[in-house]
Amino acid sequence: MKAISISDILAQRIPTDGSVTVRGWIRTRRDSKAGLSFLSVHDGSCFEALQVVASSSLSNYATEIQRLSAGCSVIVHGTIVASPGSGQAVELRANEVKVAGWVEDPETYPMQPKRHSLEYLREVAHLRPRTNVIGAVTRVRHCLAAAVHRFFHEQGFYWIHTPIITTSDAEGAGQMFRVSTLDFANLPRTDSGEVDFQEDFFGRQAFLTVSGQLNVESYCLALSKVYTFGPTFRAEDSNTSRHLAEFWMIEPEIAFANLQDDADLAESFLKYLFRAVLQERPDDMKFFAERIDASCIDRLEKFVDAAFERMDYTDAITQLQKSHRKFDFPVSWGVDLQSEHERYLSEELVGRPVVVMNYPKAIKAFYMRLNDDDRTVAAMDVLAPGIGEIIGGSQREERLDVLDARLDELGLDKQAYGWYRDLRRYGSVPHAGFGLGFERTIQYVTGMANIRDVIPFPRYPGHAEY
RNA sequence: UCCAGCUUAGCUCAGUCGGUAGAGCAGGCGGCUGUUAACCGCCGGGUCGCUGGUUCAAGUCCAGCAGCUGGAGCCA
Repeated sequence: MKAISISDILAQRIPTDGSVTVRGWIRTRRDSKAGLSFLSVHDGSCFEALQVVASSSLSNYATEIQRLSAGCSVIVHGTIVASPGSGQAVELRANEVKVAGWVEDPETYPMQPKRHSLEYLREVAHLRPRTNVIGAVTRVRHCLAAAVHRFFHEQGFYWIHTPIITTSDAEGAGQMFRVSTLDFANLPRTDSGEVDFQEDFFGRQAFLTVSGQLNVESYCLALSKVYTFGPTFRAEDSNTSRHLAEFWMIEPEIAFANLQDDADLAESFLKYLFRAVLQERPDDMKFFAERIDASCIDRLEKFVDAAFERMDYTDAITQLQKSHRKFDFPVSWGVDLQSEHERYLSEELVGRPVVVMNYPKAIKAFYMRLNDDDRTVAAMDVLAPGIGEIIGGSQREERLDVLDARLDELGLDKQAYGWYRDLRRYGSVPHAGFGLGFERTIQYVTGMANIRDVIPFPRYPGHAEY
C-alpha cells in the first residue's frame, strides 16, 4: 500500500473510506478508557498533525500502542474517516500500528510536547526540526528558495554556480576563512621566514568566498541575465541576532542595465517571493502570526501591494534633517544611514518600502559606478518597514579608466583584479546587480527574531557542533 | 569585540531580609473521559552554570570565567 502525505489527507485530497498508509512521528498520545487511544502524528508535509485513532482491539494495543510517547516513529495502515471530534475534519482509523523506532527513555527525550525556548532548541539542533516552529521555518525556507529559482527561471536568468573557494584576499567584504592543506604543526617557510603558500594546495593563499558577485559579473557579460544563490562565509566575530558565519546569499546581475533597472528588478523579485509564501504556506504563516509575530502576514500583504518609493540619498538626508528628530547618530551629507534613520524613512516618512539611491562614493565599494557629479555612486539600498535594509545593490563601474582611478584612490592592487579589469577591456557594457541575504529574508517573512533559528545548522563564533 | 541583564528538576519558571529546595509540564502508578497542550489523585526526580572568596551559615553577597539574551559596531 502506497504511503500518503499527511498534507494530502488533511487537505481532503484523499477520499474518505479509502485505505492508506501514513508514516511519521508521534507528537502526543491521549488514552481513552472507552478502549481507544488518540495518536497525534506528524510527517513534516504540513503544519498540522494527523489524528490517528487506535482501538484496543488492535493486537499490540496494550504491549506497544499504550507505550508510545513523543518522538516514536510509526507506520499506520488504516481508513480515512470523517472525525466525530471537533478539532479536525478527518482522522485515520488504524487497522495496524507498527512501531518503527522507540524513544529509548521518554523522560529524557529532549523534545517534549510543550513549549520550548528557541535557545534550548538550538542546543538540540539535530532534533529541533521535529518541533512546530522549526518545521514551519523549514517549509517557508524551502518555499522561498524554490520561488527564487522559479522567479529567475521565468525571467530568463541563468543560475551560476560561483566558486566557494577563492584566492582573492581582497574581495573587500570582511574577514575571510582560510582554506589550507598545510600541516599547521610543521609549516613550510620561505627564506625570509614567512609561511610559504606556494606549498599550499592551490599554490597560493585561498579562502572561503564572501560574495559571488565579482565572479558572476563575468557570466553576466556573456549570458546577460544571471544570478548566484549559494553559501557565503564571513569570519567576523559578530554575536548578534542578524549575523551568521555561514549564510546563503542571492545575487542577480543584469547586463545593459542601469540603477533604475536594478531597482525595478529588486521590487518585482521581493514581491514575487512574498506572494509565493502567502499563497503556498498559509498554514505555517498562520502559526507565525499566532505564536511568533502577530503582524507578519499583514506586513507581507502590505508589501506586495505597495509601490516602492524611490528617493535620492541627498533627499533622504534633507528629509531626515527636516524631521527635527533626535537621532543617536547625527545626520549630515556624507554619513552612512544608521538603522534608526532607515526605519524613520520607511516606517514613518513613507510608510512603504523605500529605495534610497546614489550614495556618497566614500562610503561605498570600489566597483560601484561613479555618477557625473563625481561625488556619488549609483548604489541603492531597499529599506523595508520593520527591518531596515533588506537589499543592497549598485550599477557597476563599466569604464576601465574610472575603475582604475577608484582602485588607485583606495590603494587596491590592480594586479589582483586583473581578470575583473579584463571584463572592462573586452566588450564592456553597463550592468547592475544586488545582494539579498536569504536568512534575513526568512526572518522578515516569519518574524523570527534570531537568524540562528531560520537556518538548519547555524554557524557562529564558537558554534559548529552539529 | 564593547555595554547591560540572565543562568535553579528532563523542559518552562518561582524562591522574600543570607538560615540546608518549590510549582506546572514531562515520566511512573491509579482513576475518569471520542480525546484535542485532555482532566483528577499519588510517587520518583536537584553538583542551584563553573572556579574561587566573604560568613557560624551562600541558590541568595563579592570576584573571575563560560554560555545565553538584549543593545552597539560590522554587515547580508
